[in-house]
Amino acid sequence: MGAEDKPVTLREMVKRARTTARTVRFYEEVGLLCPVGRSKGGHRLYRAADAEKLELIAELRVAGCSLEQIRTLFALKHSRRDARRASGELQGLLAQRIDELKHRLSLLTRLRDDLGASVAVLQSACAQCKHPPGEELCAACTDIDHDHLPRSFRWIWELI
Amino acid sequence: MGAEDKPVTLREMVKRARTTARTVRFYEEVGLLCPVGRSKGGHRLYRAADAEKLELIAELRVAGCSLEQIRTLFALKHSRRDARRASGELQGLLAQRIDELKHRLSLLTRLRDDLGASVAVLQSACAQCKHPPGEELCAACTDIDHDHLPRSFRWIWELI
DNA sequence: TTGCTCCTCACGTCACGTGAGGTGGC
DNA sequence: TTGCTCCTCACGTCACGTGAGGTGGC
Repeated sequence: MGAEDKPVTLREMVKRARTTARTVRFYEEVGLLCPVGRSKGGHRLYRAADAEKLELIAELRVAGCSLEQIRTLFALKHSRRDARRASGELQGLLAQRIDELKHRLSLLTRLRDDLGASVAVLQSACAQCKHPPGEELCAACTDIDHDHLPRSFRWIWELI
Repeated sequence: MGAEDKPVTLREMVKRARTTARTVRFYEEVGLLCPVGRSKGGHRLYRAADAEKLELIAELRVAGCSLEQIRTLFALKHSRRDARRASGELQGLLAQRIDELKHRLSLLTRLRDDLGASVAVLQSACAQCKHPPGEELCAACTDIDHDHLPRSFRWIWELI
């Protein structure tokens, strides 16, 4: 199962999960991820599989989960007497997280498209502009279609 | 243009952008979003269009941008002498943000699928389980396909 | 008039970042 | 041996949250 694999150093953990050493130590402080032991020199050693757990935690964080929410997820099974009830509650929790993920995904998708549309306007109109960047000049510019500008462009290019 | 629309209260700003009053005041502290004035009682008043700017800021934050990055975006046009150069630099900045957004989108998509697969396992196998939630019992469970479990399930259900 | 919201400090919190001074490991 | 990384405090930082005590506005 990987439990007997040879232990892995903090450095390798950090590399695989794309976090920092401080973050891993902090997760240990709050009880999320503990090393299996230490080297003779006092360096932390982890199970090889723990890199995957760290990665999961890091991804849940990027997804907007708090450490408290993550701890709740990991603690749920252990905190219930029977598997049926634990399973039901966990399904509920996961459904909430998934719902938030879906909302976040649609928001990020819209934002990506909006920023992309701004780049397109900059490339097609502003890249050849010979004028200094002034509010009145840009507001009167005939190279851009003022009625169909992406939201991000309007605010960043000060057209509002 | 919306600049002459009747001013809008903090309450309406917060509602439209789904943030908090504290957050709006904080953005004012750091110079990101200033009211056009105050009511006779001292309450903040904003241009109607500013709700959209607040929404953009809030979305950029959800997307992982720091306030410093957001400030840089909004300040770029004003900080360059000619529009061509400002346009070029802004294209670069936006391209970076878009790239990060794409990475984040793929991460969140994978995570959503992983969590969804965990819910599916819980529904198909654990929901009918009569046993207490123990590590040995679950590790020996014949209702789940141990070779194809989603990563999140393995860690949350303590199968590693 | 009653409530709910807004106002301004100001301290608290979450999730780490960042030196300071010392040791480990290839 | 030289560097780079790790170790443990411990204080700093970012982006707000949360009362405390007082006023505004429908």
